[in-house]
Amino acid sequence: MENIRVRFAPSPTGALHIGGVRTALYNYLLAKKHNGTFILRIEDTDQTRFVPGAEEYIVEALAWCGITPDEGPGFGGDYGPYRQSERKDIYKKYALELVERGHAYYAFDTPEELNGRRESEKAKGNHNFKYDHSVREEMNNSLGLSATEIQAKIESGATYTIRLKVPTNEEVIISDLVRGDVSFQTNELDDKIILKGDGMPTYHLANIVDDHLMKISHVIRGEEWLPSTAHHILMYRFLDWEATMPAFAHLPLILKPTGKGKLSKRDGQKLGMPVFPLAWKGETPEDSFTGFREFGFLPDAALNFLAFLGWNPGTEQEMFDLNALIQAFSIEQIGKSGARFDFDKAKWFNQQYIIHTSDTELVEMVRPLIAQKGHEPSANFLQAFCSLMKERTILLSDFWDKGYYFFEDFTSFDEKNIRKKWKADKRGSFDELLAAVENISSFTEADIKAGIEAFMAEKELKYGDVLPILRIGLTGTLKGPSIFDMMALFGKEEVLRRLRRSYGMFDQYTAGLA
RNA sequence: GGCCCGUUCGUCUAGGGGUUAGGACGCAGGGUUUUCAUCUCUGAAACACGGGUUCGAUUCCCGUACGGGCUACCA
Repeated sequence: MENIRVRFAPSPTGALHIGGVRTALYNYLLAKKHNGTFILRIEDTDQTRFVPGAEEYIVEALAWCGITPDEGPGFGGDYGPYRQSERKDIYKKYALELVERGHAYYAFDTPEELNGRRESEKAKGNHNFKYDHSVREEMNNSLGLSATEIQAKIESGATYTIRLKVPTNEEVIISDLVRGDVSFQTNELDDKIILKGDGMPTYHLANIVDDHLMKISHVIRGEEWLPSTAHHILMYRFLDWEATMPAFAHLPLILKPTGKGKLSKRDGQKLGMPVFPLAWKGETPEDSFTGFREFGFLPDAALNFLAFLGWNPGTEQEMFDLNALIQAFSIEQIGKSGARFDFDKAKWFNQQYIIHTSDTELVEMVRPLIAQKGHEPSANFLQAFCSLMKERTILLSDFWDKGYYFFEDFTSFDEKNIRKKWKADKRGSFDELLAAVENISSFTEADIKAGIEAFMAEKELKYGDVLPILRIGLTGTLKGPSIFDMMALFGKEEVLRRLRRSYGMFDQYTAGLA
């Protein structure tokens, strides 16, 4: 393939949800795979839905993913501006050209009139009133008017839209790269508004004009656009652009984890998981959402997971970082059916990525989380901590949640096991254990292990008699990394301090039980 | 309702006229480990249904069911 130019064209109406990220990713992968160009275009033609900060959010989300647009607002490029609101005049010119060519017309029907018509049709039992070839002659538009009449009407200040005049009795075939040929009968198609009353284009017009002008080679977008693609093809044809029309690939949707329908904003809050790349702070708590980043995901893990929702490499390999995805990607391998969002799988990917991230890289990701809790350990300590904990974490946040005791004294401990093991008849041996630890001169992992084992041999004790007490005494929990590694990391003084403190807690706790 | 798209284990999927229908997540059990986790082994688990076409259909065709999308002066 040559001269691949693709675009990701989100509307800045709020946080970019995860389905949008996947669309951006597929576009990006195709571009990079073929040395092409990835363009970011902001589709802000609906002034009523514009949300401040949304464009910045989109850019930041892409950046977090490691996706950098080659062209776009703030990224340069020869085909700008890349915000549709800044291209208003361009669209109007082509809308008028379509009118001149007889493929579009002025429509003066007000929204109120249209709604009224819909209502009255509904009353008659017709639930799908369409502004199409069957009714356009009777509507309030320029079709029966002479040029001077139209001119007069417009000059008198009547607001108008421009509608596409869809031809009758034709078949439009879309050659979709994912779905094959899909055909539509033009008689089923409505006369879509292409230029709104405020002079702004609708998606349909803006989209094809920009894709043409920006020399887009492939349109990769969500399945929800498939039905209107017939209108798009008609417009390419009417403008004589059909020869250079982009190829289409309509992506299957991402579905709810359970139940019906496509994944929505609400699903995240409902199921306690992110459905956005980054957190979004809206006007209200209901409009505020957490993100994959804030949840403790690594970008590559989130991307790997996302890429596999509707695409697969055709091999049994599953781990693909962004570069590997670029190498492996092809449109042919995109699936046709909707994919459910499986958060367990997402977490598994993250765990794998954490395990395979080097300790030094992990240190930089974990340090802010620990700092947030008020601790600033040395780089060496942090690195050892990451090394010991990374096989036990799923999310980045687990480093703290499951390993906080590396940095501060535990306040609650495994009471069940203390009740079971902190027995009066054994109490003496626990003090002997403490003494034995104190007597270990070289506090390395190997020497600690040797020292403890010598103690056990002398007292005829087993691991099970000694280690659980040591572990809970040190960390409060029975879960965690190698106890000897942790002791070596903490150092002798700290180990003794912790044990003495814990012994006191355990004595007090068991005394309280009696 | 109309138009369009889809349907392989619970989930993500591979495969494709003749296969023990493969992998991954999750789940269950075993091994390794002082614990947890990692790792590893094993197991349960799927071609929506009905008709064709064919020597043979999970695979091709047609229906049905189910799911999804669209049906705005939103994208």
